Amino acid sequence: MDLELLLSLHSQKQLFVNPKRIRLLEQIRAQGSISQGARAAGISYKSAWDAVNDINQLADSPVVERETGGKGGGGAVLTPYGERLLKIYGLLNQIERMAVDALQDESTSLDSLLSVVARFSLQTSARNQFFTRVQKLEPTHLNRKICLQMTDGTPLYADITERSSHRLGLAPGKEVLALVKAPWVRLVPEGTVVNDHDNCLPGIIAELVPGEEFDEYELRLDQGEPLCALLSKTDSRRLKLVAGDRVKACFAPSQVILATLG
Amino acid sequence: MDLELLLSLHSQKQLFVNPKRIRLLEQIRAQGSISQGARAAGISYKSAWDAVNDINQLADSPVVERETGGKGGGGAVLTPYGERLLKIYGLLNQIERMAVDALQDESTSLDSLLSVVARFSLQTSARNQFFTRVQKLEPTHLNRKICLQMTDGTPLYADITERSSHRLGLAPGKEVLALVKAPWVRLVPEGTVVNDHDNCLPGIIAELVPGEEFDEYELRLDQGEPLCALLSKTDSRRLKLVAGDRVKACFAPSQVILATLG
DNA sequence: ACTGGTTATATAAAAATAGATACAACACTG
DNA sequence: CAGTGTTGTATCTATTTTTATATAACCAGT
Repeated sequence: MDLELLLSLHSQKQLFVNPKRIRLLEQIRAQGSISQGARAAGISYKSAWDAVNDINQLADSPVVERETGGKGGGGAVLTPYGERLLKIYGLLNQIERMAVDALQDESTSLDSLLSVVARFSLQTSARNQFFTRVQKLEPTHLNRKICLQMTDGTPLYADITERSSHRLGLAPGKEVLALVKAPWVRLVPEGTVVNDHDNCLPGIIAELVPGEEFDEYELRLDQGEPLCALLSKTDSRRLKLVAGDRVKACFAPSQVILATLG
Repeated sequence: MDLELLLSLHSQKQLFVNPKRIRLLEQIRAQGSISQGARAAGISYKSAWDAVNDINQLADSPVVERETGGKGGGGAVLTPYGERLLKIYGLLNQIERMAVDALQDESTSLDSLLSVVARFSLQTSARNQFFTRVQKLEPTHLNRKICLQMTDGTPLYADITERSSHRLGLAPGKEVLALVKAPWVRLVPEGTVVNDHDNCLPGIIAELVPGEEFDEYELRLDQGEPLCALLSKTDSRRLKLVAGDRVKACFAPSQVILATLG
């Protein structure tokens, strides 16, 4: 649909910057004066001057430094604060652009801000990522065992340092993205008894992609979500698994990385 | 400075939605008609009707369904597409707020979009995160060894599946965030010979925080960046390290998680 | 002292935007 | 079949924003 986005920043119910003013500021930086900047930006001198005046008055530190008289009649230059403003505006534009692009994709679910941001911003190499909510924090002195709840209620455990837990602001009910690297997932046949403080998610093998050193297993967990495991050739051969087999996917809580919104 | 951000979306050089129109759409949804929605939003019927017409014509699928005559004289309701539009706009607003907050913080470096997004969006429980650039990809069939370059040039290796590498669009020169959990970092005295395909970063112990089961070590790497390691009590005792000692911090490439911009 | 190109300010004209009002067409209801 | 509260148009007016134009103050350089 080819959307163009225009960002306006307001302060105290008054226009601070919009794309037009940003263009003006850029031209002022390039030309060294308001009058020539206005001409280059294609607006009248009065509008330009009014705009610069408004901006300087609204900002808590002036954005353009003006001089009357002198060599060449005077001039105007951006302050470092003004330079930063331009940079920030550019970055905001890029961020919004990414967000708009991601959101225009019909397939993006809009349920939670976390899921959207996870989709549009940072992509991680961790193949498995689960949307969860914190259920309980079990404190120990320097380490914490976090009990998470997956969308269908299945529990998932993560070992996080106390400091990280605090830094992320973890508290019961908070939305958390749990990341697990595929090579750290082990597969065991259904019914096997496993180390009981590991995470164990039952599922069925959907696809098996053999490789040179590793075999890649695509599971469909009972709860519906997909999971990817990477087994070494020797482990893989020993298990003799084929597509359609039921298995349990196990990984240590210490291998889980949590991500939340800043 | 208390900035308010107003987002307008344009299409084909024409206004598509802005905050005013969004408010109108919300009121139309609430009231069930354009006329009452206009009154509730505090704008004239003509402006409202014009706005709705523009929006419907610009969007590639109608946003409000209108009916003339009938029970109650007719009415207007949002289409599912319209509902989605409102939701998207709401999410964009939330993203904006986070971005503006992050960018207003003087301490945020504005060098790269990656660093900004990493700061404002997803916070991970991985204590160690390094900004790097991809230097080389060493392909194997299903696994890839990625050679990264830290800001000062120090190499860093990561093991990533071929598919993840492709998904992240890794290529030489690309900016990448490398995440490493503190419990997976081992410390060895300087001079010790280590497994040569592990990552080994030399540094100095800045702080030691003892805990019940684990001791937390804060290092300052020679290249300047901080690093956090979490050693079990037994390992910690065996090493007899104190603040000020020089050590090497080692971790397996397979323990590195990479993150890039979507 | 004069010049040049600028900032700073005021005022009037023009243009774009929003509002007020009026009214035909519509289709369901009682 | 008239009543009702809409949508859909048209026209005119009011408001706001932008442009155009004019002019005073400024000050280094000539």
